Amino acid sequence: MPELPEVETTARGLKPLIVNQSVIAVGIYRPKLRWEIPKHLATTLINQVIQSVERRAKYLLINFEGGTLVIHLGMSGSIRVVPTELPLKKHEHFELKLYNNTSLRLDDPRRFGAVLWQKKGETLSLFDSLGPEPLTDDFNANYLFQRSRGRTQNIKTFVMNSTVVVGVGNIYASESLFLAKISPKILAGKISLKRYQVLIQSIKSILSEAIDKGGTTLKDFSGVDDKPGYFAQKLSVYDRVDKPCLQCNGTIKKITQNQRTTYYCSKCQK
DNA sequence: AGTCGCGCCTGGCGGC
DNA sequence: TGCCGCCAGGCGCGAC
Repeated sequence: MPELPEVETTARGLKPLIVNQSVIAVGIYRPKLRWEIPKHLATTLINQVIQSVERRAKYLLINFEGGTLVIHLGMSGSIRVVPTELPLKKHEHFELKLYNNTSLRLDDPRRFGAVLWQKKGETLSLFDSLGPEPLTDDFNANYLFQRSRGRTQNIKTFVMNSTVVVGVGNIYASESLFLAKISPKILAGKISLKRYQVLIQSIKSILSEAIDKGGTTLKDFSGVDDKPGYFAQKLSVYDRVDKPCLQCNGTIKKITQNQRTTYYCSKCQK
């Protein structure tokens, strides 16, 4: 489900609720997510204080003195902070019980998410080949242009490649290409530096606005306070097949690329 | 190295 | 009402 704006929304929502709290118990109710949740967390985290909350790519990082709890929301994950006595929901697989009688709970029906532990001074291999954060200056037109030379992938698949840039998933890839007026079918290696300048600005502005709106809620996603994100109302093409284009008199089309659905306007995007 | 297709899961929806 | 096939916001892996 969640792309960068939804994970960022989760991280920002968590911060005031959990930083400086200590963990009094850990619940691992369904250990088999994408990978097995490390059993030792149930003892490792006891009495440890949460020092800070960050996001890298689509990973949520909860920092402790001895290391970092790394959480990925997969396709259907969401996190809430609730009173500890509240009954568990069907797909709440993991829980940090905090000193103030609240609990951080990971809800993930499809179980594509992950909860991992990264010891202080070590780096999990899943961070090894990640590209730059899209909202930093490292992500710029020259970089994308260089990285794309010789590539035969279509541009939509290319911007969703996390070794190229992190955080751009299926919704925001379609939306960014629409804003940039670039056809999702164009090969990444054939796009000019000038068009990459437009694309860079489009990705940055779409992601920034989505963060401002608290992310996109299609169905499951909600913030830590259980409130949905409001960017869904701003979507121009995603999930709008056969509906009128908001910029021209055409209609939105839907195609499959790399086993994912792409939405676009064939008149606006060339 | 780059690209492609598969598989991991559950739930909701449309069609019959 | 029920059953069935399809679809879904991600991503690592193996094969070429």
